[in-house]
Amino acid sequence: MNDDLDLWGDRVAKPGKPLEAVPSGRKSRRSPAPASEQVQARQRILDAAQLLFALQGFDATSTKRIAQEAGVPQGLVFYYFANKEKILEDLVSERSFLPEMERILRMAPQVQPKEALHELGRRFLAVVTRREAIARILVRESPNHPQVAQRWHQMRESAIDIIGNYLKGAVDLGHLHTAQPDTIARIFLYNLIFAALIDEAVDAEQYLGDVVQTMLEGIVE
Amino acid sequence: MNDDLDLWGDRVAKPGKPLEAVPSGRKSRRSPAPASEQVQARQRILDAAQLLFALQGFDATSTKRIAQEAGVPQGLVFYYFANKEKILEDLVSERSFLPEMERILRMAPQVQPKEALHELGRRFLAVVTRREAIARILVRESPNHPQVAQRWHQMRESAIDIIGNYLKGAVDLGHLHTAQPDTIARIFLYNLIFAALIDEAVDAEQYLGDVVQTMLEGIVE
Amino acid sequence: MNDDLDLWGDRVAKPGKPLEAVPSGRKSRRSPAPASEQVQARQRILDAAQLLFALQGFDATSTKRIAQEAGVPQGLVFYYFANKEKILEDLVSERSFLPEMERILRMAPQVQPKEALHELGRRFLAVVTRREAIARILVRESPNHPQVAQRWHQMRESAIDIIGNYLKGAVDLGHLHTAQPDTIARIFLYNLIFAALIDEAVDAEQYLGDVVQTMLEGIVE
Amino acid sequence: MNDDLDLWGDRVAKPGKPLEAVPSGRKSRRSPAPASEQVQARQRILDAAQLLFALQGFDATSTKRIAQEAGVPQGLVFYYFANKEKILEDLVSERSFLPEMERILRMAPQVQPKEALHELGRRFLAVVTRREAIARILVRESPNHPQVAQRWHQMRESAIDIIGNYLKGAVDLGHLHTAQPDTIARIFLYNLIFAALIDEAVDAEQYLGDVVQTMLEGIVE
DNA sequence: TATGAATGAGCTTTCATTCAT
DNA sequence: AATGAATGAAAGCTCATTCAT
Repeated sequence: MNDDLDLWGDRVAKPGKPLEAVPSGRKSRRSPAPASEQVQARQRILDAAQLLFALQGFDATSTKRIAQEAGVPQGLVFYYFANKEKILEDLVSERSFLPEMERILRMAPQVQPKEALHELGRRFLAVVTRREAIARILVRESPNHPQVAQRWHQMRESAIDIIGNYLKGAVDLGHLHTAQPDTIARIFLYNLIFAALIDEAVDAEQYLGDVVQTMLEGIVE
Repeated sequence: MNDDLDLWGDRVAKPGKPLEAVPSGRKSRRSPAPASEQVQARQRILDAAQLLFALQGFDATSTKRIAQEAGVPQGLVFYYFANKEKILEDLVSERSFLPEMERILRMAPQVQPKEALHELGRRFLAVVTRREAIARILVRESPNHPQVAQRWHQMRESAIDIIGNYLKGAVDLGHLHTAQPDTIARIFLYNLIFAALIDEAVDAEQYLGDVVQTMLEGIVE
Repeated sequence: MNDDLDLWGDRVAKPGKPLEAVPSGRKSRRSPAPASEQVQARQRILDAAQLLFALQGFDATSTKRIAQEAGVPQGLVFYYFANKEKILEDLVSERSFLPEMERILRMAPQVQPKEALHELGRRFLAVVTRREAIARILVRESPNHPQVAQRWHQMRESAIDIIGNYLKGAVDLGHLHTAQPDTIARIFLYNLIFAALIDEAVDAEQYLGDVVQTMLEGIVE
Repeated sequence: MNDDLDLWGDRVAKPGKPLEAVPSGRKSRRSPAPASEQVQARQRILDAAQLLFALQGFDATSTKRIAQEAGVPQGLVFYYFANKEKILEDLVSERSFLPEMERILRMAPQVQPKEALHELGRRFLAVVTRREAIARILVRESPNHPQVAQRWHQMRESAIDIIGNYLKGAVDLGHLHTAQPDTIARIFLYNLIFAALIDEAVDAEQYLGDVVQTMLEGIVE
């Protein structure tokens, strides 16, 4: 619905692929019934907000602009959302990729530790890439919006938990030796987030390889 | 590092440790004063902007509020700065802690590798803590302000460079074995930044210890 | 034509003959009213702008003052017009008296040349008088606003063209002898404009008579 | 002093020659005494104001801009002039070209009527061209500034008087026949002003020729 | 006499939000 | 349920003018 927006034109340099809209298949309208229309309007507003918040930030995005981008009348925005803040909150709650992330990280990698870490990292990057707009919004708006910060925190801790658990399993199996699997997991995740969402100059995919190798080798004193 | 940040939200008198102004004692006075005090209106504006940008973000801080906080008339803000954006730019350029950071990181640690990494980390955290407001502004405003992003990028790369060089030296001396000292440095720095400025729930000082230990030990396959 | 112009300087209720609004009875009401009245907020803003631009000039008229005069909230001005300049542009384009002027000048005078010129002059003055505010705005704002200048230029040239064509017709019929009917037309028009809109000290109606007589007689060497 | 301003660059299209500064020879500083310096500063301010008022209009020119253009500190503007309005008033009074115009028009043309009118017209255009900036300011600012309007009115009436007197003389000598020499003079002058200062699309020099010829020939019924 | 910092009113414009229909 | 006009507070910024030195 939003794939062909000429939005990229005059704004921030576009990083390759477009920031995603909601990834759940927006089904082609089978019944043009008014009910489904309604839902679509609300989703279109969320789509537009997601795109604009990710690109320009919450403060720099007006509700008028959201309505334009969504192709709905101005008033409709406040019909569906009590206020602007609520758009953001609904966005990060309804379109959280926490479940998707947990699911994909939990699929235990059937490989040797090095390849396994690589695999977990790739999966995390894949999710973040697929849901880049939401991920960027979480990063950008956390300092200003406690609700967003909390959700973002929860996602990080969940990922660290899952990866840490994998590491503990590997230690138990004797594949790895490490005293602090949770710290390893945290270091690992922070680096992926930094490379994928904060430091534009880093190629996350390549950096992942370096990180895995380095962490496994360690620094021998 | 700044757990009570949200608490200060709205007032002038600051409880607890203030987000630093430029590190030189300059008492803020509200009534126009002669000579030596006079000259500092511009600095007071920068002080106020630094505080408010760090606490609330650039977009959420009005120039009027800055003037109030600085104790100067509204118009004076635009006498010293062409526009609001210029306040931010001058702030991060005139108060960059790049020189301080480079100086302090370059003081070679005369100790064994483990203690040395710990020491470098502590120094970095010390600088960031001393210049917390500027550091937070760099982090927060980078997505919206290319000039800020570039400066922040430069600081990170400089730190990575210095730490990486130290590691190379240690490798040459046979104190360490690592194939990718620059990656080690990057991992190290990203983690410190994340812990100090992004993830409010982490105690950076303590995390530093965990990171150093973990990285040295590595994960033995 | 407008000797008491300076007198109105500053208030709302207008003494004597008002500078015209668009020529269709539209009573100005201040309290929001239903349906038919509602639609006219935009017109009321144009009415107010027309009056104030004519009296005080574009630069000296604030949009706030326009809103007051129109009896609408400040914000509504920018709901209907993208910016202040656009008010002026829409004003001169939507309320141009070019069509009216062309129509009235084209009604061929069925009289002898002298009376005919007099008649054409009177018609022109009548239009300018009826649309005095717009005419004054065209004169005043042309130096600053190319769009206005171009429109005003077009109106002059059109009038010169029509009058010139009449003169050519009269020459063909043998009623007049003149080598340069277009120059005659231009001289004629410039004088009417000057007398009606520029030189406040001249009585345009009376001056018209003098001009016609003088031009017909010529200056015999 | 102002000849090499790069002022024309981004503003109104420059009409060939630059808008003049005051034409009285600014003598090369023989004595660098402070007294003459003072006078120069005031004149530089008037030079700058003259240039900017002519180009952009009074309202659109800030006193700060005038000071910049004059190369003097902001405060000095209000040291020499009580307020902004006073700059304009002093400008048109101290740099009026009324005397110059009267002098040059009074030099009786020693030629036949046709050539004489041409000559008078040329002289008037020459003065207006030499003092174009002041002339444009008189035209532009008259609607807003009664003092300017009055001075401009006086100049027109004086020119009409002189030309009218010449015509009366020519009639007395039997060189011309006309019932209303003053109307002739007024028509003549209005046209020159319109062509020189109002209608940018007209070539005043050439139009002068057409006007002279046409007026002498008249329109024979 | 000269200056540049200071002042605050006022400007154009934006905006989230409301509301009658 | 949906809409677009309405609202007014507040934003960034400009400006003529003042004033201490």
